[in-house]
Amino acid sequence: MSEHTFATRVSRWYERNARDLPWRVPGVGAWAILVSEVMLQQTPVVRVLPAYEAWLARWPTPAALAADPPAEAIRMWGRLGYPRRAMRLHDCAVAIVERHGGEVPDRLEQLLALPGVGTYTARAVAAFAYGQRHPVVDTNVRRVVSRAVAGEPDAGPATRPADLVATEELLPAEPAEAALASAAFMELGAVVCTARSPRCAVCPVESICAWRASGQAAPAGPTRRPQRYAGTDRQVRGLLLAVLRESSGPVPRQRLDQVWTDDVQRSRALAGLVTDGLVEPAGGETFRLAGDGPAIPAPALDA
DNA sequence: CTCCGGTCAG
DNA sequence: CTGACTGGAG
Repeated sequence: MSEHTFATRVSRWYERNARDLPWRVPGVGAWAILVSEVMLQQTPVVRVLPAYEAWLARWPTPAALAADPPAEAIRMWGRLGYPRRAMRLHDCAVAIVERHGGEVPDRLEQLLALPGVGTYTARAVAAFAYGQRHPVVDTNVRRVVSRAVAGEPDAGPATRPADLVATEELLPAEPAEAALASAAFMELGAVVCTARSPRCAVCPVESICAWRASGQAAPAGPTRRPQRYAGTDRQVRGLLLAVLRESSGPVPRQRLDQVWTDDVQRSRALAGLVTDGLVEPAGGETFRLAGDGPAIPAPALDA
């Protein structure tokens, strides 16, 4: 298969079929791109849209977010899920201000060093915000490349170096064209080459897809190891955080005790939130979101 | 490798 | 009811 043909076909398809998403509007800054990418980690586009708009309206720059306490970021995150991302995005804003004068860095190395920015997000920002030529490999791209090139119906659970190499080989030489192709690969995986029910009939590379050529059936088992939610610490963390999010300032432990009956699990979940930096003890058997309200006053000394 | 939210289509 | 969703970090 010709790499050139593959990227060209998918890019041309993308130009005609791309969803109209706010972070794809020409001229959006690197900060907006970064915010969108972090929100989109493990979260579907349709749920990110409103949160993205609200977030950027309130914090249009890294400096604006860095100036507010983490508690505000956690609240604004709402029910997007994985609230540690809100914490890390706040930490990331602080790091951008401290290390890069408030400007999102454009070098891959510097991006990777930021909190909450990993292999995928760093390359996404470098490519989509700065037009650089990097393989941008998320779960969609892994699946598309795995099918089209290797002929495998499913990719592995995580991005490996080999995935980056395989994807890089499909990219056009011109940086701008490569960035466009990366967005196109992702869109193809999100809309056409989906995990369970691929729409091969409308796929622009159906005729040169190794998986189709192999005649293999659709993937059998789950793409990812099943994750339980009900009854897990994650659910309890979510319940605890919901109470803290809706309160202003410290919350008595007694109120947190009401969200879950199992003392052991509830305590473990709360301790985990503290360890992650999302929650902090506020004295007198109370807890609050990180940095919510005034600093903890030092114990008053008896005169 | 495991943990980490929350929602929704099938 | 399960699987999937533009991953990252310990």
